[in-house]
Amino acid sequence: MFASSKRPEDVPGTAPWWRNRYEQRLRHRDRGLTLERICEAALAILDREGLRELTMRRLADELGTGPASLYRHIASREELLVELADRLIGELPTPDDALGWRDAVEQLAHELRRVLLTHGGVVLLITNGPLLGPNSMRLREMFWRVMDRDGCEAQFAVQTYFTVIHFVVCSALFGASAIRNANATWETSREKGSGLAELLDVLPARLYPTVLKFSEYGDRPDPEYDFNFGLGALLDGLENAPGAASTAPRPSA
Amino acid sequence: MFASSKRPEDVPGTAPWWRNRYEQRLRHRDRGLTLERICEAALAILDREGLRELTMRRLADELGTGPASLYRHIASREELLVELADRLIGELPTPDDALGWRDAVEQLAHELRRVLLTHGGVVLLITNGPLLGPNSMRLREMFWRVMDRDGCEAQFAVQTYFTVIHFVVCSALFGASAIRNANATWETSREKGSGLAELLDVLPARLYPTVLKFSEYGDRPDPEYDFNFGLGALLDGLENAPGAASTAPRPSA
DNA sequence: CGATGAAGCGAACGCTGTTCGCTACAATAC
DNA sequence: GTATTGTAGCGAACAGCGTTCGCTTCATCG
Repeated sequence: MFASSKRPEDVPGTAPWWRNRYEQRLRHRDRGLTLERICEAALAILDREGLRELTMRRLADELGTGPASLYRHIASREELLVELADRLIGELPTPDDALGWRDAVEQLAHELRRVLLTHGGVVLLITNGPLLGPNSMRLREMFWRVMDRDGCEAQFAVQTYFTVIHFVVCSALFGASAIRNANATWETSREKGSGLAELLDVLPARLYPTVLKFSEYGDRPDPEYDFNFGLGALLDGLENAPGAASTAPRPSA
Repeated sequence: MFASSKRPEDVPGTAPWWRNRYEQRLRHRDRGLTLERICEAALAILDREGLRELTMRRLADELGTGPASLYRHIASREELLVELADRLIGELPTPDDALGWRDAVEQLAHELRRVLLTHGGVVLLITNGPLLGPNSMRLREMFWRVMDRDGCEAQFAVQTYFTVIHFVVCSALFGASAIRNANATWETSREKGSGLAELLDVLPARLYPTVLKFSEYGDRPDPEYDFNFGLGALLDGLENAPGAASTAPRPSA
């Protein structure tokens, strides 16, 4: 980050006391502030420190400028977040063309989950809007194209899209919050054990007998397995719904 | 230090497993400010004006006091939100005892969805924590009790719980944001049409042929139907997963 | 060479959640 | 009865937030 600025005194961060006003004025024109650079820096902060730390001032600091400068490129913080969400969706690869619709959908679901969990802080952004950006549209297109190709009915494909996307996003949402809580940056000593295990020790057995009975499975040690379980069940159900094309025979092989 | 006449659960410092919320008593100077009243006022604001408007000052105003006074009863805004989320879950009725596990689960899912959509602003709160409050535990208990009664395996019941809850919450999440956007308080004239219909008019047909082809189903006119569709498919899949008890014969009839 | 217009940005505005430390008073102790 | 103590209520302030106003600077163009 300190690497290749255009001038040696062009060090971002705290302004050195020796830099006089004239030099400052010279500098301000060749900043090269672009939407691209802003989004990159924002994503970096988001991944490193989470959504709460992504403030306009912090972002401006990262770019070596003031908060007001950002507003020449973005309308508001909210709009920036929408832009970031769509950019992340753009990271999704197109599904393998040799796959039937069920496997392709499964692959898309896994990829979406991976992206959302990689950039944990971003999951909440996804839920803000109805996912209408260009990359979100590309996801729809990929999703529906493979279903259309394999003969699924339009309405079925549309509903499958929303059902699966909802499932994946929410799974990632809870997964991300679980990770966040596990890291316990959030007031480390708040209750010492925010996990279920500590809670079970003091749970009134008279009120919650079944919770206690099932407690050995209750702390969800393997979210990956649980995700596969839920997604599998969901796709099993969808596969047999009216409007679905058969998945057993490959359409072009 | 603490007189023996006090009730045993009255001991501060060592919080019971959830929190010191059984204080119905009017001990010291009773200016009328209680956790109960604070939560009521907060929920009123939340339902009327949304999460963003639920600020400590606004809440204090509603109660005819200053913001600092609230902190005698709650530790922070975040903790208040967790409390509110749990209270809403407490509104869920116990499922009809005559129902088999699948129907009971379906009923719970519908009730949860109803509560979440009724208090639209609260959905985001649900995703903050792992749902460990007393009422959330009660939901778990209700959920698992009926599945245990009907012979489902423990691990299956646990995974079914998380899968269904995730599905419902996320569905409500998108539903609530859709409602919020439809109300369009959010900068009414921002893009004139935030809906999909207006977007389709300008969508490049070369890039998104299938989206356009499916567009007549793409604007989701009936979220209720879509919810039923997704939930039905999910439960169909779960019903046939290993560990599930049969739902065809009623266990006690 | 003067005009134009946009990028950069210092300074400020009106918010926010939260804390400090005081006042007033109920409950207890003597 | 009086003194002590603990605490609910709260005025005032703090640090930080997103955002806006209006200025400076300078590449571009005629």
